[in-house]
Amino acid sequence: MLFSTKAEYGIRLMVALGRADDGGGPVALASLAEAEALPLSYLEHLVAKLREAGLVSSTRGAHGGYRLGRPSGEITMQQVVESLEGPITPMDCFEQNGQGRVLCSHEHDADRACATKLLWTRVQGGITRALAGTTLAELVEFAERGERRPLKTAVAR
Amino acid sequence: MLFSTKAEYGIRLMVALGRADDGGGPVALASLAEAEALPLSYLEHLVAKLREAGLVSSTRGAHGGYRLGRPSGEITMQQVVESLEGPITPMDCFEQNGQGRVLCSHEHDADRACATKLLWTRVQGGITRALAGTTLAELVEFAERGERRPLKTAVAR
DNA sequence: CTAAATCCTAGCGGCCCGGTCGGATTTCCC
DNA sequence: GGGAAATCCGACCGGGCCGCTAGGATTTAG
Repeated sequence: MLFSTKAEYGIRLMVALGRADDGGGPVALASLAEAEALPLSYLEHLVAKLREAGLVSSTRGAHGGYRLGRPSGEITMQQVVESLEGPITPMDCFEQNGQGRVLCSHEHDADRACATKLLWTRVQGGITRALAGTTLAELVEFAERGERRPLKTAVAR
Repeated sequence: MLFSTKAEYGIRLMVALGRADDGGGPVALASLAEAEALPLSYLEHLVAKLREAGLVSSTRGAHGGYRLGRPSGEITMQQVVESLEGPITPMDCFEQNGQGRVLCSHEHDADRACATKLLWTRVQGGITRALAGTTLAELVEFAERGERRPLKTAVAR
């Protein structure tokens, strides 16, 4: 209920891109869509936002495709999720304008702080800490490790 | 974008109830609605869920109203939010069945872990840690500090 | 020139959210 | 007993976002 599939699909897309990032040519979106079993025409919209955020770069035309915009170790999940879903806030009325100021919609009467602000601040801290502290490189490595499991299961348990 | 106003309104309702919990009579929902400037008929639906969860108790009839179901120090925000919004998951495909097992919808091919699972686990940890670590008593105190305007109970007139 | 790919815009059904409404029921007070 | 005050209950409803599709325009390698 927190994030939509935009974040899910986008992250899986980025992980797949990171795994294919062997310095070779760009990867066509169609092959990623097939590998992840996701609708191609929907991914097009998502990858557009990732490109606007500079997280991926594209080359058009035949034999074109996408690459990572920068090394996977310099891409945080906060950047990925925010580029797809917009700013991460626990509540609609909870926005940061400029420097960390937070305000609720019903705070129209000046500086009377509503009690929920304390809670939302903590929740947002927990979320952003998890998102900013996880890099794409980490997830790529995690996926690489998991991909070898078919061999393990073949050996039986 | 994380929680809806159900959580927001519900928490403010609980805080208002906690502030009025001076051992006197129950508090009518109408007075809470007016104090918080929230629609009464909408709060009725929310307080119903809080009652089912045992977080508030009600007395019907004239001069009736609501009280806290137990001391504010024993009510965590996780309980409040979950009773209103359902189980807290960062992603729809992310559910805990029974003992901490998590699974994604696209994990149909056995135990191949998807890369996002690592991230969602961290995010959920951050959220639940913030929610479970914040008690109603804490928010009530926070509210009292900001503004000490007592709320009348039914019997007090 | 053609095929392959990215890019762009529009649309659409379904679900939940926020809120309203009307009433049924319970209980206190006179 | 008869209001009046309050909780309860279920149905409804407009709007917005989500997930996805469709159709084309544009760019580029071979």
